[in-house]
Amino acid sequence: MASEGHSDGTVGKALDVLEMVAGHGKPVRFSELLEHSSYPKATLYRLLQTLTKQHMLQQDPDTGAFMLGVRLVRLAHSAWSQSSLAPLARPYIDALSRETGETIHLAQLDRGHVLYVDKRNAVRAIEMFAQAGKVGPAYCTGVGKAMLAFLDEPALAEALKEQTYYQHTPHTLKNEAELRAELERIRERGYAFDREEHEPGIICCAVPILSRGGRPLGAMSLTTSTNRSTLEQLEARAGMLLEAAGKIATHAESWRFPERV
Amino acid sequence: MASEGHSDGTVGKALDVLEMVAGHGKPVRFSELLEHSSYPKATLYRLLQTLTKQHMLQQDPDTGAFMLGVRLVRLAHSAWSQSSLAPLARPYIDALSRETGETIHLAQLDRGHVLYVDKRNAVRAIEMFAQAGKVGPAYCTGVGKAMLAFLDEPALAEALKEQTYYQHTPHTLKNEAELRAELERIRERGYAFDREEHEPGIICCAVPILSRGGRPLGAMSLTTSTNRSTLEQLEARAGMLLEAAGKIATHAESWRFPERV
DNA sequence: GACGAAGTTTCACATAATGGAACAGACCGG
DNA sequence: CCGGTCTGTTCCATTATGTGAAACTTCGTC
Repeated sequence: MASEGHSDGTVGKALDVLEMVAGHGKPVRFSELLEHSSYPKATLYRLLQTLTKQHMLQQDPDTGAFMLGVRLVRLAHSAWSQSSLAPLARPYIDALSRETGETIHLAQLDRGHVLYVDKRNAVRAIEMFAQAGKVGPAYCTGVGKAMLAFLDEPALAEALKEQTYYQHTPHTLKNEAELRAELERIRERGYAFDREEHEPGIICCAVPILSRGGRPLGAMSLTTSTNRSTLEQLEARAGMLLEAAGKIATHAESWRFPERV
Repeated sequence: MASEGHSDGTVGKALDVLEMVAGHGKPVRFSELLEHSSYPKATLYRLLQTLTKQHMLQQDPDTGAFMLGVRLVRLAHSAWSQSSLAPLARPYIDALSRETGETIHLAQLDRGHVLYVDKRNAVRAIEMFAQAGKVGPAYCTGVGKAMLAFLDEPALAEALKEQTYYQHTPHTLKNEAELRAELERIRERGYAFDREEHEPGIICCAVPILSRGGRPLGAMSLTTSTNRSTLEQLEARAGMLLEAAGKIATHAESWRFPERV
């Protein structure tokens, strides 16, 4: 829970503070933040002031407690629609969800962790922030492994440093060696499985979304439970997933380079 | 489109740059940003570097163009779930949407503008511009006016400064005087209407969500079109909306002050 | 291989952040 | 009514940080 110390410059510290407030999950008072932070009183105070004036934080007018500001939601809307695969991938994900009747996840990699940018379950429709924006581990999820498998060595090394191998279930991979072996198999096969590695009874098949250069832009998974389906049945649908992933990748590329200027 | 100049301190400038990238809507190159900004080359460069290192921006590895980073999406998820009414209001909004079969919007006020934090579509999808995270004008929308009406004078004055009275339709209010008169009526009545003031053919009935102290926490609207319903029919449902708003407010209060520590 | 455009680095300088310490309220209980 | 303490706010000399004109390095183009 201790604050990160590797901040460079003033904006680093400011973001540190933002993250601290975000981590708390509830409106939090100055004194409470002060305890958990390593910054001196006056410094923390000024940072909070600045962030509040900038509407990145807002202060409860009654208690003076700090919480994340609405400006973030606005910025994130831009972020989501401009730098995530979600808007592009939406039609394909909708189609997959319809055809299979199962849950589809769309994720991207964020500093070694899985960030879900969209989700379609059998019933619910557009619920962007409720589902999207959540983070999860990479080493024990289908989408995570699918992306890790296609990173180049420097990027992979950096991502692996961020993993902590908590044993969620008996099937969870235990260390970097096991994970690297698994990634090798995924690379050969072209897609990944989650064999109840994160939650008991939950399995999935995940495919990477690769740029022309082979870099993973994201990943997509079809998730189900052991009492509804088997790995073999999931694997039968891998082709469909790979096909959709290819189309999304093509779209993404052509959107990013509209014309070579 | 010129950049804001009223930045205080370094983090102000950094956020300015963030906003600039967000406003562009597409991956944008350094030189292009340089043109549109008032910062000197080296300064802009360093700011971009810092933001990128902090994952608030990301750089397309192929073109070097900047786009908003995924960290924002993560932060916004926290913001949405901790400082917006949306998660609390969800069950009520779901219920209203089900019972009425019409579109329900949930919005909050952000610097004089309406920020939509949730939306529930009608069964029959009327295509409309609002979606969670989007912003809209306050002076010509139901939710906007419902919130403005219950601000105290200092806050209202500040919010009104942010309005620019663009004549969207023949029914749009034309200036602050007209708006203030309308707000007076809304205050007496307890809820607001949008009589095709923003989009032709679109009408709504909106209620404020008020804290115990009478401060508007947000607003909620039931939206429909003139060829499906009339203002009178909408008004008949105002009671239902007010009731839901009251429940949401109560929940919000009790969540914010779990116990007085 | 010379030219211009896009991006990166340098460095003397000044602004802007720092943080210890003093200050102001609010809220007790005595 | 007065000390005590717990919270939040302000001061100000010191110094770290950010500044930006200009020089430099790629890289693609003619």
